[in-house]
Amino acid sequence: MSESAPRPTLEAVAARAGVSRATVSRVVNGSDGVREPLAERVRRAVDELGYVPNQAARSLVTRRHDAIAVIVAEPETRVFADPFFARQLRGISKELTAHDNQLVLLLTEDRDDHARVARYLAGGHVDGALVFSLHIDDPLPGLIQRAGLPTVFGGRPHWNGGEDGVRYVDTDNRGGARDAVRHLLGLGRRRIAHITGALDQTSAVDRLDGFRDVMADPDPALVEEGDFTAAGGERAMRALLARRPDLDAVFAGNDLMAAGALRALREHGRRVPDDVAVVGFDDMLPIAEQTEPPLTTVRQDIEEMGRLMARMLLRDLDRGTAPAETDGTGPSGVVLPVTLVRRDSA
Amino acid sequence: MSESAPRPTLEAVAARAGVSRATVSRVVNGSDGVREPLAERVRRAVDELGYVPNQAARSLVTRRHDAIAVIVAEPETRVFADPFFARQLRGISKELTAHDNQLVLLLTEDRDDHARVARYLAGGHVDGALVFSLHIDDPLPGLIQRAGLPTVFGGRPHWNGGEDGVRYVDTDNRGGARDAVRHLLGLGRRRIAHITGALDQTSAVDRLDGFRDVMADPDPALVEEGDFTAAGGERAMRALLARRPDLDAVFAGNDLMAAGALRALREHGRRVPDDVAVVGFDDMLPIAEQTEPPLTTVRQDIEEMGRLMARMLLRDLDRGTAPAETDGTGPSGVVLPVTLVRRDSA
DNA sequence: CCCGGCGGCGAGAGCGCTCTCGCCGCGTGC
DNA sequence: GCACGCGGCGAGAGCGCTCTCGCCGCCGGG
Repeated sequence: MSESAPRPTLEAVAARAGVSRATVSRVVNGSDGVREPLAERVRRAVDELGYVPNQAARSLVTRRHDAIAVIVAEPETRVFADPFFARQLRGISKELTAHDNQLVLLLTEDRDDHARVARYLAGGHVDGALVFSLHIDDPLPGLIQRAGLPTVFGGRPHWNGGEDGVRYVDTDNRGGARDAVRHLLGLGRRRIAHITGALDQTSAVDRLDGFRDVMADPDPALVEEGDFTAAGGERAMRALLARRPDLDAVFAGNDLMAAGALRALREHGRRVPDDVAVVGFDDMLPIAEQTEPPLTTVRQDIEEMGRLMARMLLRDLDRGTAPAETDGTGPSGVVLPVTLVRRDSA
Repeated sequence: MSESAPRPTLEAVAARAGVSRATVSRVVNGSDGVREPLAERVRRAVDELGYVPNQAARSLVTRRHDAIAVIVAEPETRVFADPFFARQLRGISKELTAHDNQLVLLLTEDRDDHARVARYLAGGHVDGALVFSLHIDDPLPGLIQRAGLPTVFGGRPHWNGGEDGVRYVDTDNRGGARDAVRHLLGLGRRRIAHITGALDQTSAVDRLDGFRDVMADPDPALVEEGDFTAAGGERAMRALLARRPDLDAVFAGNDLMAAGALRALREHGRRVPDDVAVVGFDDMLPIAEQTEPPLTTVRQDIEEMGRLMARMLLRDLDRGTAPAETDGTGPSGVVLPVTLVRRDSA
C-alpha cells in the first residue's frame, strides 16, 4: 500500500498507444497536429494507465510552475483577528484554480522571515506573487520587486508614487469614507468625529482623507487616531468624548473600532443612534451584525478583491511581458467600489 | 529587467570553484565527505553567483517536493466566518517553514472541487496532506486515503472507528464541555440548557456528550440543536426559553451561538449572568470579548493545533514508513487540552 | 506523371539536478 | 618497503518531460 506502483510515465503511455513520446505529449497538452484516430488511442492509453504528468519534469523544461505565491506580511496579529484574510484567500483560490494554478502560501511574521521569502521567490518556484503588505516600513515590497517576479499588491502600497506601474487592487477607501460622512450629515449630524485606523497604513490614511473631503475643515479635536482594534476604538472614543462631549456622530475607521466606540458610548450613557450616530467600515461579519445596535457600515467586497488580484496577475503572466510596465491594456491599479450598509447605529 | 540574467546552475558553480558538479551538490546539501578548503571554495562560489538550487530539477530525481497540501473542505461558509482557519494556518505555516517545507493551499467548495483535489494529490506534487473536513458525508477523506498520501486530519474524522491508524489532531471537546457544565453547576445553577452545534460534525457531538456526561440524565427539553452560527444560537435560545422559561444557565456549543443566545436572552429581559449564566466554546476573539457581557468560554489553542498537525505529518514523512499505521512511536490521534476562561457571563 | 510543398509524426537532445560507481592518493600494518 | 584499505573526489547516467528538427507520405499543380 505504502509502496504504490510507480507512476506511469509518458514513455509508458507511448508504448501502450504504440506512438512516440512526442505524440503523447502533444495530446496531453492539447496542441493540435495529431489526427483523430491516433489522438483517441493516446487518450485511451492515458486513462487506462491513469497517467498524470510529472509537474517537476515539466517545470524543469518549461520554466513555468503554474503556481503563484501569496505572501501575507503580518508583523502584528491584526490580519488574523479578522476574517478578511480568509475571504481574500478564497477569492484568490477560486480564480487560481479556475486557471489551473496552485496557491503557495507564505506567512511572514518578522524580519527573519523576509530573508526566507526573498530566497524562496528568487528560487523560482512560482511564476508570480500576490502580496499583502500593510505597513509603511515593510521592506518586503522592495525585496519582491528585486526578485523580478510579476507581482500584484493587495491594497495600494505606500511607495506607489515612486515606482511606476506597480500593480495593485484596492478598495475605494476614500470614497467609502465620504459616503459614510455624507450619510451622517444627511441625518442632520454636524459635530462628526472620526476615529482613524493606524496611520501607517494607506487604508487608514485614505479614509481620513475621505472624511476631510466632506468635512472640509474639521475641528482637529474631532479626530483621534486609533489602531484598528476594538480596544483602540474604545480608548479613542473616550478621548473624543472628553474633548468634545457635544459630538453627535462618529465615523470609525473600521468595524472593530466602531464596536469599541459603542462600548465607550454606552459606558458614558450615550444612546446610539439617538445621541450619537455611529458608522463603521468593512462590514466585517459577524461583528458588524452582532454589535448593539447592529452597525451601519461601509461594505467592501473582499472576496472580489482577491479574485481580481489573481486575475490581474494571471493576465500579466499570460502576456509574458514586462509586468512592471503599464502597457495600455489595463490600469496599473484597480480600485473596487464600496456600498453603504444601513443598519441601526446610524 | 524583465529579462533577468539566467539563474546560475550547479555546473556554473562547479566551474567557478574548479570542482565537479557532484562536489558542489555535496556541499549544498550539507553531506559530509568534502574537505574543508574545498568546501569553503564552493561556498564562496555559491554566494558570489547567488546560486539557488532549482527545485524542479531536484524533485525530479529525489521524488520529494518539500511541500505539503493543506486542504480545507468548506461546503458552507462557516470556516470563513470565524478566524479559526487563519490561526490554524498560521500554526501550520510556522511549523512547515521551520522545516523548509512549502504550504500549498487547496480550498474546496463543492463536489467538483473534490475531483480536482484528488487529481492534484494523485499528481504527486506534494509529499503529504493536512485535511480539514468538517462534515460527516464528506467524500474527501476517502479520496485522499485512496491517493495513498500521508495525511493528518484536523479534528477527529467521522470514520475514525472504521479505519485504523488514521492520524488526527483534535481538541478535547468532550472534556471542555464537561468543564463548562461543571462550572455552571459550581455557580449553583441546576436547570442548565445546551445549544449544540451542527451534529454532523464530531466537535458538536463530542461537546454534547460532555454535557451529558455531567448532567447525567438531562431533560431533553433543555437541549436544542443549533448550527454554529449566531442566528442559529438566537433561534435555539428562543426555543429553549419557550419550552423551559425557568432555565438558569446555558452552555452554547460555540461562542457565535452564545452571542446569539445573549441577544435572545436580552430580548426576553433576562439578565446575564444574574438570571441566566452563559458559557461558550472556542474563545473566539474578538467576539468572545465583545459580547455584552464578555463571554465565559472554553479556550482551545488553535494555533497549536495547526502546529501539531504539521509536526505529526512531517514526522511521518521523515520516518518514510507506512504512514497509515501506528507503529508504537506515537498515538494515531492527539487530543489537545482546553482551559476555561472566566469572564462575566458566568 | 512527376515534383514541390505541407502536415503529421518520430528521433533525440537537453532542462538541472542527484547518486552510484570507480579512480586515485594517502596512510597503515606486516 | 610493499600491499591493502579507505576516504575524497570526478565521471556519467538518468529522473520525465518538452520541443526542435527532419523524415516521410500525401495531395495538388504543372
